[in-house]
Amino acid sequence: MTETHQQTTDGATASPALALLAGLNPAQREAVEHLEGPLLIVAGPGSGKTRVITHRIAYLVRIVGVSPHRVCAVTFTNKAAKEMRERLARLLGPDLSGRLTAGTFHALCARILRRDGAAIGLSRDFVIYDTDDQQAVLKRAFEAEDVDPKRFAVGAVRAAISRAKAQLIGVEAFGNQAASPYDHVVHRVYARYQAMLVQSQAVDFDDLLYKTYLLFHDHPEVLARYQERYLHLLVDEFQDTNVVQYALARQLAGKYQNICVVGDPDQAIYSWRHADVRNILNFQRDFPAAKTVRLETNYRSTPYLLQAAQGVIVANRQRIEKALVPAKSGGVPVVVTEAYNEEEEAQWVVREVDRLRRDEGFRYSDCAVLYRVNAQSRPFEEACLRYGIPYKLVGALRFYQRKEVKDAIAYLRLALNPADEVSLARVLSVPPRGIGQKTADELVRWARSQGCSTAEAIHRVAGSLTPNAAPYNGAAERGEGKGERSVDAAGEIPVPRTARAALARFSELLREMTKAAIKLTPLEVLDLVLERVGYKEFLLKQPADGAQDGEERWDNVQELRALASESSDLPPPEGLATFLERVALVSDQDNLDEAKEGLTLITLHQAKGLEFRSVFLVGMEEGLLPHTRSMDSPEELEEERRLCYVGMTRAEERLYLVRAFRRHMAGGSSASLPSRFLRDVPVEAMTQPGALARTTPQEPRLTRRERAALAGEGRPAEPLPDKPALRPGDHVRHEKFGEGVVASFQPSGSDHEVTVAFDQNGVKRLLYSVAPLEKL
DNA sequence: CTTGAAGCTAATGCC
DNA sequence: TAGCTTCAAG
Repeated sequence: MTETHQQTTDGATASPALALLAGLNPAQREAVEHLEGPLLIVAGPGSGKTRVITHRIAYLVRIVGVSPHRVCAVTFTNKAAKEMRERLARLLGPDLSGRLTAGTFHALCARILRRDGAAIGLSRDFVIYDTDDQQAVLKRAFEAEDVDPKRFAVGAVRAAISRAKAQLIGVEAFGNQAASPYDHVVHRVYARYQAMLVQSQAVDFDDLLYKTYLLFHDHPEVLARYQERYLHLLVDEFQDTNVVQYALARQLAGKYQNICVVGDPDQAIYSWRHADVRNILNFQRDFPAAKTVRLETNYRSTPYLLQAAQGVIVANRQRIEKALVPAKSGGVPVVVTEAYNEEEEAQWVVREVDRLRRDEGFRYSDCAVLYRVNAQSRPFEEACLRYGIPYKLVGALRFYQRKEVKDAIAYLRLALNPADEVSLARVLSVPPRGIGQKTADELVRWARSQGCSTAEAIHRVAGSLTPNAAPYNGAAERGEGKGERSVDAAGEIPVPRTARAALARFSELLREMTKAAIKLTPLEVLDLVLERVGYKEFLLKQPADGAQDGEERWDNVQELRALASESSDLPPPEGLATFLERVALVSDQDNLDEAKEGLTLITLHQAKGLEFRSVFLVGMEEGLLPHTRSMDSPEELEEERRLCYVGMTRAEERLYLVRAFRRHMAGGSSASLPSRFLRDVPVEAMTQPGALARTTPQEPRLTRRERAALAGEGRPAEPLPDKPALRPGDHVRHEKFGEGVVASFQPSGSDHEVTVAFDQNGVKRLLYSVAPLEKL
């Protein structure tokens, strides 16, 4: 099959091949046509990378005649994969493209482990633990190893373990090379942590990759099957792969060497996820036959924008020189401007977006606001609501991170895999059912001593109670006054009397769920659980803290139900497993709805790979970009610079670099300095400083009521007056009543009712928003 | 012993 | 701002 493509110059096959290559520049053409052996594509931003990859795949399938089944394209996000599939569907038709493998390393590995993980002792129903779950397991591991979480930060240890796995360092190897006392502690925790994962039949994100690597390493026959299956391997965003991902790619391509990697060292922004740019250098070492193609023409951005971006990136020392040759001409310079604070910044941007739409033929969806941290999105949301501009917020409060969503998912996981300790611990007391921390601790301890799961321990406790207890309605609880601990064959069960009935009920719930998991659809299981535990009632009586009230939380659960129903067409056990896997591997940016009309609000990291006619890069301040936490290491600073470069190069026609003079940090607001990256934008590439620098006067802040009204939800506005909240005891002055002392300050509808004892005029109740009160 | 509320502290990025 | 720990009440 590898030779057929040589015939494309023949008359019969030439025309489709030529049609496929038409419109590509020589470098792109070469990247598409060079099908034999390893290929490294070093590509700048906007160089038509995705086009090259999709055309290459189309070439393989249509011209060479490779079965799409045998092509595996690994991209960085599910979204990129989806985009690739859509492009391929257009090039190849849905039938052929539907059979291609295109996804993230994580998704690919999950599938492989689901299928062949048994070879390394993995249960088919393994759960995937996310970062929060890892943290929960680690806390327990700390406890079991008697490590003080105050002396050793759980997060830091998690990062160390994660890094180890990303670099193919297993527990044993870690122990062997542990140098410091700290390393030895981490080693102990690492070992315990892995044991706990095994117990829970769980793998974390890093394990997905690492265990697949081990599977291939220890079972050449399994690897051989996948080598035959994936004859052609493509890796996009190669600069962001880590050691284990690259190792996997090498394993898969080990036999046929048909590997094509595409990357841009200047866009490496994931070193904190252990990405290693050196993979690009190692590639040439590991595949000496590799051909290198450079794509340096930029089709995306106008010369002004490229000049500006280039000015920023060339200041990096650790860098492979690469040109950016603009294909476009004309355009307008970069606009650099300053606002007073983050609200004005948002307001200025949103007005400018509106102006672009009215005067210059842009649509809202042509524009994007890019920022360093998610917390920056809020003022922009508010400004959009105020000006009635539709917006698309990409993953600020990630849907799957919401408490209520995680709770519901934990129940589902537990239904499929009762050994899942993290999920069990999560739902044991949600909603509260009379089982508290003490009982939970005792159960876990006892389960460990018995060598069984906590769920099993609960069943045993419940079982030891049921003989003298009728179906859990009172009789049992009253009858067991004398002994304070129940006893079974294995010895003492240390369960406080108060929790026994609750445990029996919970045991019964677990059994029902397990039964449901094997014969019902994900949606049915979910509904059963929600109904059974009274989850809706639980949410609705939750206090509306901060921005979320019970209704909204329940809405989120409804959204999860909708997602569950999408996985409900598969036969029962697989349906639930598939759903849970999707939930674990999907990220919020994957459902960025391109069809929807609206301004995009997105982090710089998430913006990678996207493009917009107009980009507003906001928060161009020291401490944000570059971020404070990156400022003490030169390497991390260079990464911040690349991040800035990535942001700037998302723009096709307009680029705005915006900063706020003051910004709220921790409670208070403080002055900020302009980002050092601004200094590196060549003056010729920007509008004259000062021309647009003065911002519009600020309008009054939106009250909650206005916000709610603008959001069109009609839900009661939450109490957050623009004046500072009052507390009992505060001294105030009223225009008419004079001075007095605040007696109480309470929410009342959308407002606050404040009761004041005036020195001269007695006690008055006032509506806070309209009362001419001044705090003294 | 469990629960709910109040107070405190620390704050990127994401599969 | 939220997540956590501490504290007081049932």
